[in-house]
Amino acid sequence: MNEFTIPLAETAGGDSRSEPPSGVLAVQKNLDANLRFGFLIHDVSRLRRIVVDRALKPLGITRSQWWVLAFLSRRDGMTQTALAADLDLTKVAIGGLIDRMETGDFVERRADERDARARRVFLTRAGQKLIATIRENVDAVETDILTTVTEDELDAAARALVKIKGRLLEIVGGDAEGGQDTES
Amino acid sequence: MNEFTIPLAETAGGDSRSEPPSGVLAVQKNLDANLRFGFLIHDVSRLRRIVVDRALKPLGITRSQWWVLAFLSRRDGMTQTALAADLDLTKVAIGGLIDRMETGDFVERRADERDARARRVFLTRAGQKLIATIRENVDAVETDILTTVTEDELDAAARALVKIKGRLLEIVGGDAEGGQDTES
DNA sequence: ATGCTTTCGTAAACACGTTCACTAATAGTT
DNA sequence: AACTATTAGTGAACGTGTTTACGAAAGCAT
Repeated sequence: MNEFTIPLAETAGGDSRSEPPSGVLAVQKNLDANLRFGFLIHDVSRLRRIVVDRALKPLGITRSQWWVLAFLSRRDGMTQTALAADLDLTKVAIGGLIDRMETGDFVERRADERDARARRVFLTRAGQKLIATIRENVDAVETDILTTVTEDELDAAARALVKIKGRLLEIVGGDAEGGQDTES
Repeated sequence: MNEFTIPLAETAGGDSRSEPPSGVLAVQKNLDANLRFGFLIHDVSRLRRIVVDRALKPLGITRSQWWVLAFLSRRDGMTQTALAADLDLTKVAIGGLIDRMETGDFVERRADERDARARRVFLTRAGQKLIATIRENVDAVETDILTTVTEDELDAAARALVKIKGRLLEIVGGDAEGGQDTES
Protein backbone atom coordinates (compact mmCIF):
# COMPACT_ATOMS: atom_id res chain seq x y z
CA MET A 1 0.00 0.00 0.00
CA ASN A 2 2.50 2.43 -1.32
CA GLU A 3 2.04 5.84 0.25
CA PHE A 4 4.21 7.71 -2.18
CA THR A 5 2.76 6.70 -5.46
CA ILE A 6 3.77 9.75 -7.43
CA PRO A 7 5.72 8.99 -10.57
CA LEU A 8 6.97 12.47 -11.34
CA ALA A 9 9.93 12.16 -13.59
CA GLU A 10 11.33 15.48 -14.77
CA THR A 11 8.50 17.05 -16.71
CA ALA A 12 10.77 17.87 -19.63
CA GLY A 13 14.34 19.10 -19.94
CA GLY A 14 14.29 21.23 -16.78
CA ASP A 15 17.98 21.86 -16.12
CA SER A 16 17.29 24.71 -13.71
CA ARG A 17 20.23 26.80 -14.87
CA SER A 18 19.60 30.11 -16.65
CA GLU A 19 17.02 32.60 -15.35
CA PRO A 20 13.51 31.23 -14.82
CA PRO A 21 11.31 32.77 -17.54
CA SER A 22 8.61 34.89 -15.90
CA GLY A 23 5.67 32.99 -14.38
CA VAL A 24 6.60 29.51 -15.46
CA LEU A 25 7.66 28.46 -12.00
CA ALA A 26 4.33 29.29 -10.39
CA VAL A 27 2.48 27.40 -13.08
CA GLN A 28 4.74 24.44 -12.58
CA LYS A 29 4.16 24.51 -8.83
CA ASN A 30 0.42 24.58 -9.37
CA LEU A 31 0.59 21.71 -11.75
CA ASP A 32 2.43 19.58 -9.24
CA ALA A 33 -0.15 20.41 -6.61
CA ASN A 34 -2.90 19.50 -9.01
CA LEU A 35 -1.31 16.20 -9.86
CA ARG A 36 -0.82 15.44 -6.19
CA PHE A 37 -4.48 16.15 -5.57
CA GLY A 38 -5.42 13.83 -8.37
CA PHE A 39 -3.37 11.08 -6.85
CA LEU A 40 -4.92 11.75 -3.48
CA ILE A 41 -8.45 11.38 -4.76
CA HIS A 42 -7.44 8.30 -6.62
CA ASP A 43 -5.83 6.75 -3.55
CA VAL A 44 -8.67 7.54 -1.20
CA SER A 45 -11.18 6.13 -3.61
CA ARG A 46 -9.14 3.01 -4.17
CA LEU A 47 -8.61 2.42 -0.47
CA ARG A 48 -12.29 2.95 0.20
CA ARG A 49 -13.03 0.33 -2.41
CA ILE A 50 -10.65 -2.11 -0.80
CA VAL A 51 -12.09 -1.59 2.66
CA VAL A 52 -15.69 -1.92 1.52
CA ASP A 53 -14.84 -4.99 -0.55
CA ARG A 54 -13.27 -6.58 2.46
CA ALA A 55 -16.38 -5.92 4.53
CA LEU A 56 -18.61 -7.34 1.81
CA LYS A 57 -16.61 -10.42 0.98
CA PRO A 58 -17.67 -12.60 3.94
CA LEU A 59 -21.27 -11.84 3.02
CA GLY A 60 -20.86 -13.55 -0.32
CA ILE A 61 -21.53 -10.55 -2.50
CA THR A 62 -19.46 -8.09 -4.50
CA ARG A 63 -19.55 -4.32 -4.41
CA SER A 64 -21.20 -4.05 -7.82
CA GLN A 65 -23.85 -6.54 -6.85
CA TRP A 66 -24.48 -4.77 -3.57
CA TRP A 67 -24.99 -1.59 -5.52
CA VAL A 68 -27.72 -3.26 -7.55
CA LEU A 69 -29.39 -4.55 -4.42
CA ALA A 70 -29.32 -1.04 -2.94
CA PHE A 71 -31.17 0.37 -5.91
CA LEU A 72 -33.66 -2.45 -5.99
CA SER A 73 -34.34 -1.96 -2.31
CA ARG A 74 -35.51 1.51 -3.21
CA ARG A 75 -37.49 0.47 -6.24
CA ASP A 76 -38.03 -3.22 -6.79
CA GLY A 77 -38.76 -4.46 -10.27
CA MET A 78 -36.73 -1.98 -12.25
CA THR A 79 -35.98 -2.78 -15.85
CA GLN A 80 -32.40 -3.50 -16.74
CA THR A 81 -32.19 -0.35 -18.78
CA ALA A 82 -33.41 1.78 -15.88
CA LEU A 83 -30.89 0.06 -13.65
CA ALA A 84 -28.16 0.77 -16.16
CA ALA A 85 -29.07 4.45 -16.28
CA ASP A 86 -29.15 4.82 -12.50
CA LEU A 87 -25.92 2.92 -11.97
CA ASP A 88 -24.15 4.61 -14.86
CA LEU A 89 -23.35 1.32 -16.51
CA THR A 90 -23.97 -0.04 -19.96
CA LYS A 91 -26.88 -2.36 -20.51
CA VAL A 92 -24.41 -5.11 -21.29
CA ALA A 93 -22.69 -4.70 -17.94
CA ILE A 94 -26.02 -4.85 -16.13
CA GLY A 95 -26.96 -7.93 -18.08
CA GLY A 96 -23.95 -9.86 -16.90
CA LEU A 97 -24.32 -8.57 -13.37
CA ILE A 98 -27.93 -9.70 -13.21
CA ASP A 99 -26.95 -13.05 -14.70
CA ARG A 100 -24.55 -13.67 -11.86
CA MET A 101 -26.92 -12.33 -9.24
CA GLU A 102 -29.65 -14.58 -10.57
CA THR A 103 -27.30 -17.53 -10.34
CA GLY A 104 -26.55 -16.51 -6.76
CA ASP A 105 -30.31 -16.30 -6.11
CA PHE A 106 -30.26 -12.71 -4.91
CA VAL A 107 -32.54 -11.55 -7.67
CA GLU A 108 -34.85 -12.84 -10.36
CA ARG A 109 -35.95 -11.64 -13.80
CA ARG A 110 -39.59 -11.52 -14.80
CA ALA A 111 -41.04 -10.50 -18.12
CA ASP A 112 -42.81 -7.16 -18.25
CA GLU A 113 -46.55 -7.47 -18.85
CA ARG A 114 -46.93 -4.71 -21.38
CA ASP A 115 -43.55 -4.67 -23.08
CA ALA A 116 -42.30 -7.98 -24.37
CA ARG A 117 -38.77 -6.64 -24.76
CA ALA A 118 -38.28 -5.58 -21.18
CA ARG A 119 -37.27 -7.82 -18.30
CA ARG A 120 -37.83 -6.52 -14.81
CA VAL A 121 -35.53 -7.40 -11.96
CA PHE A 122 -36.93 -8.34 -8.57
CA LEU A 123 -35.32 -9.12 -5.26
CA THR A 124 -35.70 -12.66 -4.03
CA ARG A 125 -36.38 -13.39 -0.39
CA ALA A 126 -32.71 -14.15 0.04
CA GLY A 127 -31.83 -10.85 -1.58
CA GLN A 128 -34.15 -8.92 0.68
CA LYS A 129 -32.69 -10.57 3.72
CA LEU A 130 -29.15 -9.79 2.66
CA ILE A 131 -29.81 -6.11 2.28
CA ALA A 132 -30.35 -5.33 5.93
CA THR A 133 -27.23 -7.20 6.95
CA ILE A 134 -25.06 -5.64 4.33
CA ARG A 135 -26.34 -2.18 5.04
CA GLU A 136 -25.32 -2.47 8.65
CA ASN A 137 -21.82 -3.59 7.74
CA VAL A 138 -21.32 -0.98 5.07
CA ASP A 139 -22.68 1.82 7.23
CA ALA A 140 -20.30 0.86 10.00
CA VAL A 141 -17.37 0.92 7.64
CA GLU A 142 -18.37 4.23 6.05
CA THR A 143 -18.63 5.81 9.45
CA ASP A 144 -15.37 4.35 10.67
CA ILE A 145 -13.51 5.74 7.69
CA LEU A 146 -14.40 9.29 8.64
CA THR A 147 -13.67 9.14 12.37
CA THR A 148 -10.49 11.16 12.05
CA VAL A 149 -11.99 14.26 10.46
CA THR A 150 -14.17 16.84 12.14
CA GLU A 151 -17.50 17.84 10.73
CA ASP A 152 -16.07 21.18 9.59
CA GLU A 153 -13.21 19.57 7.79
CA LEU A 154 -15.61 17.21 6.12
CA ASP A 155 -17.82 20.09 5.05
CA ALA A 156 -14.93 21.99 3.58
CA ALA A 157 -13.72 18.97 1.69
CA ALA A 158 -17.21 18.23 0.47
CA ARG A 159 -17.66 21.78 -0.79
CA ALA A 160 -14.46 21.61 -2.80
CA LEU A 161 -15.31 18.19 -4.14
CA VAL A 162 -18.75 19.32 -5.21
CA LYS A 163 -17.17 22.15 -7.19
CA ILE A 164 -14.70 19.77 -8.77
CA LYS A 165 -17.46 17.37 -9.60
CA GLY A 166 -19.36 20.20 -11.22
CA ARG A 167 -16.40 21.02 -13.40
CA LEU A 168 -15.96 17.37 -14.26
CA LEU A 169 -19.57 17.14 -15.34
CA GLU A 170 -19.06 20.16 -17.55
CA ILE A 171 -16.03 18.57 -19.13
CA VAL A 172 -17.73 15.24 -19.62
CA GLY A 173 -20.23 17.47 -21.22
CA GLY A 174 -23.44 17.44 -23.17
CA ASP A 175 -23.69 13.73 -23.76
CA ALA A 176 -25.29 13.12 -20.35
CA GLU A 177 -28.96 12.32 -20.20
CA GLY A 178 -30.93 11.91 -16.99
CA GLY A 179 -32.26 8.37 -16.58
CA GLN A 180 -35.93 8.28 -17.45
CA ASP A 181 -38.29 6.09 -15.50
CA THR A 182 -40.01 3.40 -17.44
CA GLU A 183 -43.06 3.06 -15.22
CA SER A 184 -46.21 5.06 -14.55
CA MET B 1 -24.17 10.94 -15.69
CA ASN B 2 -26.67 10.78 -12.91
CA GLU B 3 -26.10 13.53 -10.36
CA PHE B 4 -28.27 12.07 -7.65
CA THR B 5 -26.94 8.62 -7.34
CA ILE B 6 -27.86 8.05 -3.73
CA PRO B 7 -29.86 4.89 -3.12
CA LEU B 8 -31.01 5.60 0.40
CA ALA B 9 -34.00 3.46 1.03
CA GLU B 10 -35.34 3.78 4.55
CA THR B 11 -32.49 2.52 6.67
CA ALA B 12 -34.85 0.30 8.64
CA GLY B 13 -38.40 0.79 9.87
CA GLY B 14 -38.07 4.54 10.42
CA ASP B 15 -41.70 5.65 10.70
CA SER B 16 -40.82 8.91 12.41
CA ARG B 17 -43.77 8.79 14.77
CA SER B 18 -43.18 8.30 18.51
CA GLU B 19 -40.48 10.22 20.38
CA PRO B 20 -36.98 9.96 18.95
CA PRO B 21 -34.91 7.89 21.42
CA SER B 22 -32.07 10.02 22.76
CA GLY B 23 -29.13 10.61 20.36
CA VAL B 24 -30.16 8.32 17.58
CA LEU B 25 -31.14 11.15 15.32
CA ALA B 26 -27.76 12.82 15.43
CA VAL B 27 -26.05 9.56 14.69
CA GLN B 28 -28.39 8.97 11.79
CA LYS B 29 -27.73 12.41 10.41
CA ASN B 30 -24.00 11.82 10.62
CA LEU B 31 -24.33 8.53 8.88
CA ASP B 32 -26.19 10.08 6.01
CA ALA B 33 -23.54 12.74 5.68
CA ASN B 34 -20.87 10.07 5.71
CA LEU B 35 -22.59 8.08 3.04
CA ARG B 36 -23.02 11.18 0.94
CA PHE B 37 -19.34 11.91 1.28
CA GLY B 38 -18.54 8.38 0.21
CA PHE B 39 -20.66 8.80 -2.88
CA LEU B 40 -19.01 12.13 -3.59
CA ILE B 41 -15.52 10.69 -3.51
CA HIS B 42 -16.67 7.81 -5.60
CA ASP B 43 -18.26 10.09 -8.18
CA VAL B 44 -15.36 12.47 -8.44
CA SER B 45 -12.94 9.63 -8.85
CA ARG B 46 -15.09 7.96 -11.46
CA LEU B 47 -15.55 11.17 -13.43
CA ARG B 48 -11.84 11.87 -13.28
CA ARG B 49 -11.24 8.42 -14.70
CA ILE B 50 -13.66 9.05 -17.53
CA VAL B 51 -12.12 12.39 -18.40
CA VAL B 52 -8.56 11.10 -18.33
CA ASP B 53 -9.55 8.04 -20.36
CA ARG B 54 -11.09 10.27 -22.94
CA ALA B 55 -7.91 12.34 -23.19
CA LEU B 56 -5.79 9.22 -23.52
CA LYS B 57 -7.90 7.34 -26.01
CA PRO B 58 -6.82 9.20 -29.18
CA LEU B 59 -3.23 8.53 -28.18
CA GLY B 60 -3.76 4.80 -28.47
CA ILE B 61 -3.07 3.91 -24.87
CA THR B 62 -5.12 3.07 -21.81
CA ARG B 63 -4.91 4.58 -18.35
CA SER B 64 -3.37 1.47 -16.82
CA GLN B 65 -0.76 1.33 -19.53
CA TRP B 66 0.00 5.02 -19.17
CA TRP B 67 0.54 4.40 -15.48
CA VAL B 68 3.16 1.79 -16.28
CA LEU B 69 4.88 4.13 -18.71
CA ALA B 70 4.95 6.84 -16.05
CA PHE B 71 6.76 4.57 -13.62
CA LEU B 72 9.17 3.32 -16.22
CA SER B 73 9.96 6.89 -17.21
CA ARG B 74 11.22 7.35 -13.69
CA ARG B 75 13.07 4.09 -13.51
CA ASP B 76 13.48 2.13 -16.69
CA GLY B 77 14.11 -1.57 -16.53
CA MET B 78 12.08 -2.38 -13.43
CA THR B 79 11.22 -5.99 -12.76
CA GLN B 80 7.58 -6.97 -13.03
CA THR B 81 7.44 -7.62 -9.32
CA ALA B 82 8.77 -4.15 -8.52
CA LEU B 83 6.26 -2.67 -10.90
CA ALA B 84 3.50 -4.63 -9.24
CA ALA B 85 4.51 -3.34 -5.81
CA ASP B 86 4.70 0.27 -6.94
CA LEU B 87 1.43 0.15 -8.83
CA ASP B 88 -0.36 -1.81 -6.13
CA LEU B 89 -1.31 -4.56 -8.50
CA THR B 90 -0.81 -8.28 -8.44
CA LYS B 91 2.02 -9.80 -10.41
CA VAL B 92 -0.55 -11.48 -12.60
CA ALA B 93 -2.18 -8.19 -13.49
CA ILE B 94 1.18 -6.69 -14.39
CA GLY B 95 1.99 -9.73 -16.48
CA GLY B 96 -1.06 -9.26 -18.67
CA LEU B 97 -0.55 -5.53 -18.86
CA ILE B 98 3.03 -5.93 -20.03
CA ASP B 99 1.92 -8.56 -22.52
CA ARG B 100 -0.41 -6.10 -24.16
CA MET B 101 2.05 -3.24 -23.97
CA GLU B 102 4.68 -5.42 -25.57
CA THR B 103 2.25 -6.26 -28.35
CA GLY B 104 1.65 -2.55 -28.78
CA ASP B 105 5.41 -2.02 -28.89
CA PHE B 106 5.50 0.49 -26.05
CA VAL B 107 7.71 -1.69 -23.95
CA GLU B 108 9.92 -4.76 -24.14
CA ARG B 109 10.97 -7.50 -21.74
CA ARG B 110 14.58 -8.51 -21.31
CA ALA B 111 15.96 -11.23 -19.10
CA ASP B 112 17.81 -10.14 -16.00
CA GLU B 113 21.53 -10.94 -16.13
CA ARG B 114 21.94 -12.21 -12.60
CA ASP B 115 18.50 -13.64 -11.84
CA ALA B 116 17.12 -16.06 -14.38
CA ARG B 117 13.63 -15.80 -12.92
CA ALA B 118 13.27 -12.06 -13.34
CA ARG B 119 12.28 -10.23 -16.50
CA ARG B 120 12.98 -6.53 -16.66
CA VAL B 121 10.72 -4.15 -18.52
CA PHE B 122 12.20 -1.44 -20.72
CA LEU B 123 10.64 1.37 -22.69
CA THR B 124 10.96 1.11 -26.43
CA ARG B 125 11.74 4.16 -28.54
CA ALA B 126 8.05 4.43 -29.35
CA GLY B 127 7.23 4.23 -25.64
CA GLN B 128 9.67 6.98 -24.77
CA LYS B 129 8.25 9.21 -27.44
CA LEU B 130 4.71 8.68 -26.27
CA ILE B 131 5.45 9.70 -22.73
CA ALA B 132 6.11 13.37 -23.38
CA THR B 133 2.95 13.70 -25.46
CA ILE B 134 0.77 11.92 -23.00
CA ARG B 135 2.15 13.85 -20.08
CA GLU B 136 1.23 17.13 -21.70
CA ASN B 137 -2.32 15.99 -22.34
CA VAL B 138 -2.81 14.54 -18.90
CA ASP B 139 -1.34 17.57 -17.18
CA ALA B 140 -3.65 19.84 -19.10
CA VAL B 141 -6.65 17.78 -18.08
CA GLU B 142 -5.59 17.58 -14.44
CA THR B 143 -5.22 21.31 -14.31
CA ASP B 144 -8.48 21.97 -16.08
CA ILE B 145 -10.36 19.83 -13.62
CA LEU B 146 -9.34 22.03 -10.72
CA THR B 147 -10.00 25.43 -12.29
CA THR B 148 -13.12 26.02 -10.26
CA VAL B 149 -11.59 25.73 -6.81
CA THR B 150 -9.30 28.22 -5.13
CA GLU B 151 -5.96 27.21 -3.74
CA ASP B 152 -7.30 27.50 -0.19
CA GLU B 153 -10.26 25.29 -0.91
CA LEU B 154 -7.96 22.78 -2.49
CA ASP B 155 -5.67 22.85 0.52
CA ALA B 156 -8.53 22.32 2.92
CA ALA B 157 -9.88 19.43 0.89
CA ALA B 158 -6.43 17.90 0.61
CA ARG B 159 -5.89 18.11 4.37
CA ALA B 160 -9.14 16.27 5.06
CA LEU B 161 -8.44 13.70 2.40
CA VAL B 162 -4.98 13.04 3.79
CA LYS B 163 -6.50 12.36 7.19
CA ILE B 164 -9.08 10.07 5.68
CA LYS B 165 -6.42 8.29 3.72
CA GLY B 166 -4.44 7.82 6.91
CA ARG B 167 -7.43 6.22 8.58
CA LEU B 168 -8.02 4.02 5.56
CA LEU B 169 -4.44 2.84 5.67
CA GLU B 170 -4.90 1.99 9.34
CA ILE B 171 -8.02 0.01 8.55
CA VAL B 172 -6.43 -1.78 5.64
CA GLY B 173 -3.90 -2.48 8.27
CA GLY B 174 -0.88 -4.53 9.04
CA ASP B 175 -0.78 -6.55 5.85
CA ALA B 176 0.78 -3.69 3.88
CA GLU B 177 4.45 -3.92 3.04
CA GLY B 178 6.41 -1.11 1.41
CA GLY B 179 7.59 -2.09 -2.05
CA GLN B 180 11.22 -3.14 -1.83
CA ASP B 181 13.56 -2.30 -4.65
CA THR B 182 15.11 -5.24 -6.38
CA GLU B 183 18.18 -3.43 -7.64
CA SER B 184 21.40 -2.15 -6.11
C1' DA C 1 26.15 -30.86 -1.07
C1' DT C 2 21.58 -31.43 -0.08
C1' DG C 3 17.33 -29.92 1.11
C1' DC C 4 13.64 -26.40 2.72
C1' DT C 5 11.79 -22.04 1.72
C1' DT C 6 11.11 -17.97 -0.69
C1' DT C 7 10.67 -15.35 -4.91
C1' DC C 8 9.60 -14.45 -10.07
C1' DG C 9 6.70 -15.05 -13.44
C1' DT C 10 2.81 -17.57 -15.75
C1' DA C 11 -1.67 -20.25 -16.42
C1' DA C 12 -6.52 -20.97 -15.56
C1' DA C 13 -10.85 -19.50 -14.01
C1' DC C 14 -13.50 -15.92 -12.68
C1' DA C 15 -15.84 -10.83 -11.93
C1' DC C 16 -16.42 -6.63 -14.04
C1' DG C 17 -16.43 -3.21 -17.40
C1' DT C 18 -16.16 -1.51 -22.43
C1' DT C 19 -17.52 -1.20 -27.69
C1' DC C 20 -19.67 -3.04 -31.69
C1' DA C 21 -23.01 -5.79 -33.91
C1' DC C 22 -27.30 -8.02 -33.64
C1' DT C 23 -32.49 -9.65 -32.79
C1' DA C 24 -36.91 -8.69 -31.42
C1' DA C 25 -40.46 -5.78 -30.17
C1' DT C 26 -42.50 -1.26 -29.72
C1' DA C 27 -43.56 3.40 -31.45
C1' DG C 28 -44.20 6.84 -35.04
C1' DT C 29 -45.06 8.29 -39.80
C1' DT C 30 -47.08 8.36 -43.94
C1' DA D 1 -51.44 -1.21 -43.15
C1' DA D 2 -46.66 -0.79 -44.09
C1' DC D 3 -42.14 1.37 -43.45
C1' DT D 4 -38.95 3.32 -40.58
C1' DA D 5 -36.86 4.46 -36.35
C1' DT D 6 -36.17 3.67 -31.60
C1' DT D 7 -35.70 0.82 -27.56
C1' DA D 8 -34.64 -3.60 -24.61
C1' DG D 9 -31.70 -6.98 -24.12
C1' DT D 10 -27.93 -10.30 -25.65
C1' DG D 11 -23.48 -12.13 -27.83
C1' DA D 12 -18.64 -11.72 -29.03
C1' DA D 13 -14.25 -9.84 -28.40
C1' DC D 14 -11.47 -7.35 -25.60
C1' DG D 15 -8.97 -4.84 -21.34
C1' DT D 16 -8.36 -5.01 -16.57
C1' DG D 17 -8.35 -6.83 -12.22
C1' DT D 18 -8.66 -10.90 -8.64
C1' DT D 19 -7.50 -15.66 -6.40
C1' DT D 20 -5.52 -20.10 -6.63
C1' DA D 21 -2.02 -23.24 -8.29
C1' DC D 22 2.18 -24.10 -10.35
C1' DG D 23 7.36 -24.57 -12.30
C1' DA D 24 11.78 -22.76 -12.22
C1' DA D 25 15.38 -20.40 -10.09
C1' DA D 26 17.52 -18.30 -5.86
C1' DG D 27 18.60 -18.16 -1.11
C1' DC D 28 19.61 -20.31 3.17
C1' DA D 29 20.17 -23.48 6.00
C1' DT D 30 22.57 -27.53 8.27
